[in-house]
Amino acid sequence: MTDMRLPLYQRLRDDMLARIAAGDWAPGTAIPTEAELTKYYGVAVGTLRRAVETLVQDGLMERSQGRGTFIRRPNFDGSLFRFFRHVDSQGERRVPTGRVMVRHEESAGRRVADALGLEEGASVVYLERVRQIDGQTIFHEQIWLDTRRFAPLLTVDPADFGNLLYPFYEQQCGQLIGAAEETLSVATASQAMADRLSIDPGQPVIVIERIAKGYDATPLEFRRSTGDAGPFRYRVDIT
Amino acid sequence: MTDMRLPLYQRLRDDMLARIAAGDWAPGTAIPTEAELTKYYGVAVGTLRRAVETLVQDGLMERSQGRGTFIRRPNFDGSLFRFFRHVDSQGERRVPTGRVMVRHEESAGRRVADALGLEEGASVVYLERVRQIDGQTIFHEQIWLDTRRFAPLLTVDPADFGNLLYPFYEQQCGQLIGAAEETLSVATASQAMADRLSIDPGQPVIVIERIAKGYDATPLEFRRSTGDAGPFRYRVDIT
DNA sequence: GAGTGGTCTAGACCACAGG
DNA sequence: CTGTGGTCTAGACCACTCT
Repeated sequence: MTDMRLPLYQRLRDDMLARIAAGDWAPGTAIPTEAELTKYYGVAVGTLRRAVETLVQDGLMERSQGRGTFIRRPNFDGSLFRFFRHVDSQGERRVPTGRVMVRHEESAGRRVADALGLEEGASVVYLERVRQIDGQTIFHEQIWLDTRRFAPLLTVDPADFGNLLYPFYEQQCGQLIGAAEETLSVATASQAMADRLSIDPGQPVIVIERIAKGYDATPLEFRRSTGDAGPFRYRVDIT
Repeated sequence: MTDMRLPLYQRLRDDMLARIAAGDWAPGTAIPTEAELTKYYGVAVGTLRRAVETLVQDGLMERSQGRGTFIRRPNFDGSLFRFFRHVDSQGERRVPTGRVMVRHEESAGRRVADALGLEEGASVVYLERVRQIDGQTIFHEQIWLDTRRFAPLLTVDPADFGNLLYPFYEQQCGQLIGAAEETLSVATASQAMADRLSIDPGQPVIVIERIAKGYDATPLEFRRSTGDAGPFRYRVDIT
């Protein structure tokens, strides 16, 4: 354990974080019990507890009384849902389908290279994807990935990409997405984008740029999603 | 103390919350020390601590080692700043000036009545306000307030409203704002709005609807702010 | 019933702010 | 120096889950 003069619970936290990043503790599985961990680390329960609490706070773990503490998988559908409220007649969430339309290799421009932490001109995998509900396109997505990590995607038939990409990355490329940061902005629809989204050119669209990262915070995917701004709604609490 | 079968630390939390709402503990001042509070409540420090932690978490208190624990004032400029990055050449935040242009009494429509928890047609104070940086209008604001609580505002010369409204509410009407919820959406500028914001009609605008509440969660103010969507940017972290 | 996390206590020692 | 919150411990008892 890195013995800086940090509080013990923070050093515990860092160590547990490293275990997740290293894959020792896999998403969806339970971590060892409090008794085991306190014994292993040689600390009191309260201290361990505090470390775990910060990880729960950050959304990396989930505790469940009587069952255990689990590594959480980030919920990206929830993200979409924070901004666009697509519900069916029963008020249940509707997750749009995803279909890859374009897939090729290209060289990274400035923006993409910056986002992925690569040199400009580095080889990247490019995907274009539409996300639909009831056959209607809700989002148009452009996706860039480092070819060195995601080369397997170049040999797969675009039609064979699953509905969800992140489990696919995990299976095909062994790349785990642990977190992401998204930046929203507003633009107006070009003719091409308007056609795709069935809106009028010049109408406002929401552009969501996402940098998805591994559990060790390495940027793995850069994604730009564009959708009609009409159904966009976002709620914030201020204190 | 309400002796439900809630955990002790939650009951402590509720009691402290009530003290803030009642004005026993004023924003900006320190609450009693841990020693006093544990004695008063008859609980262990750890338990009191946990209660305070949840309040810190919710942004209602701030702890400072060696100094004490303080009731926090909500920072609404920070809110604006989360969405629009107005900085000067040194990279410092620029808070727009505020000027009340219109002030009268009217009867609440559906939307306003709902937001403020009033009956439709109830009397409300209506304000129209522009917020500017370097003489340029950044936001146009419409504000509605329950006349029963904010009647003093009707007798003030609109020019005498201060740059900031919440301290003014506090001084003139004894109404303390403790929190708020904001909902963002996108619209297109009408001719009138475009003129006010110096943009072209039909260009996208961000509409921020805010319901500001007292420390006891009573809705006190309903505000609709409209600004150019061009400089809008919002960042979210997903886990 | 056995095992898990959830609540609560009592007290020690440390680090920082301010007179 | 005194008083504040920050860290850490050790252990008791409760509530829940699963078999």
